[in-house]
Amino acid sequence: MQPLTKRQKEILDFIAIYVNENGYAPSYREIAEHFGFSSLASVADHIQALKDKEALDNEFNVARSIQLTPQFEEQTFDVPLMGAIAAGSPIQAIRTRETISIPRDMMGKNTFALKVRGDSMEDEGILDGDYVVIEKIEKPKNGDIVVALVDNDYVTLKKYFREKTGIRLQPANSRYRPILTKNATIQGKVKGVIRRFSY
Amino acid sequence: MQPLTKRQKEILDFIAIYVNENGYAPSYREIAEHFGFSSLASVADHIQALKDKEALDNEFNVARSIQLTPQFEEQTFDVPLMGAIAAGSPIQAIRTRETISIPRDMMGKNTFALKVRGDSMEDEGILDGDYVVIEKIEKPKNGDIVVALVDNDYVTLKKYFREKTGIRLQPANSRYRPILTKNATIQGKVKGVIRRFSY
DNA sequence: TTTACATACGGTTTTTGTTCGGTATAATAG
DNA sequence: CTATTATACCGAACAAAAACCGTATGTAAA
Repeated sequence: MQPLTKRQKEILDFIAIYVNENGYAPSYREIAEHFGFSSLASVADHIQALKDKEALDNEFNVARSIQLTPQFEEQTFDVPLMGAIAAGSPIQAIRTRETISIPRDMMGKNTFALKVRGDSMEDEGILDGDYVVIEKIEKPKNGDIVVALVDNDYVTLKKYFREKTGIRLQPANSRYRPILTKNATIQGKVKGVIRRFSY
Repeated sequence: MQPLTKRQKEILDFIAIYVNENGYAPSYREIAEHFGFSSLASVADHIQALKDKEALDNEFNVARSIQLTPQFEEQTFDVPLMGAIAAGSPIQAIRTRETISIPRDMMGKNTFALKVRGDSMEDEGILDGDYVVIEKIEKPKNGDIVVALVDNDYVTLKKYFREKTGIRLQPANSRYRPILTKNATIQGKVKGVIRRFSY
């Protein structure tokens, strides 16, 4: 399995995400638009390179016929690990340069991972040391587990409830009290949880 | 499984939803109306294209006879899912044809995934509906979470402890009692947990 | 025999992939 | 050092497939 260049991996990931989200492959023009190419030839070049490296395949002159090869289909994504997130008493998120691989079907636009610190979500089965996969959104639904920036000060992982008086951020642990605030910025919602057992 | 175009996927989705809601397939006219086609030929073209791609099938000259093919009926993920596993009162593991994708670093030789049923491991943050990634091993260490076949009868997910009198399979939920047995075959140990949030 | 349906043929328009002939840059082999 | 190759991009023209149209015909069942 030949290694891909950085750009080729970006193109491949874009295609994979697009297929995942839409159920069909992107057109060359859509790929060009996404990457800011002014020429379709650039897309064609990359597609050809990826075909040479057996990362994908398509049919001649058939619209939206790109398919990932099985070897690459089964691969996971590397998403940025943005830092640790407090699930107990709120602490500042820590930036890191690590990445973590997640299942392809958890991947979408604006997805990243956070490592959980604390035990405030343990009744939802999110434990200290787990990784949560986050999708950046601003408008969560009631009951979503969200990453919230409170008072422009600290970041925390809680269940989200919109109420008359403001926002209630509810821990899933009876030992903690909810946070009631009007000043919370939602940074994303939890799409998945990943736990690793190391022996 | 040939990829569909955008339009073809829209048509297929419409048919699938229609069948789901009504119990029978839409007529060509209903499809045309829904998409604003002025010609039935357009519908016929799409039906033919979808038949060519084996996304659906119908009987010649039979009204509302469109049927989705099994492959498109249920969309699959990346990696095989071997069955469901009881984490509550032990029940037989159920074989399925589903698949699931898992992070690369959880993957190894003899690795598969199981869907968790029951709540006996909830104190370990393994909840009903979660997927556990299992590595086939026969000799676990004390404290490992294992998949065990007990008395050649049922399969269950428990914490493993070797004791003088035999094997203790310990649930992580105070409402359940441990299983004490000499007759347990370990099928593997848990390498990871994956949870999906669907909204 | 009417109604509701599917199918067929010969078109046009829009979307999409393909190709040719380029530029620029960086890494690599001779 | 130079020649070569791989990568990454451009602009424009082109050709095929996909999507759609109107109209006509055929089938099955009430």
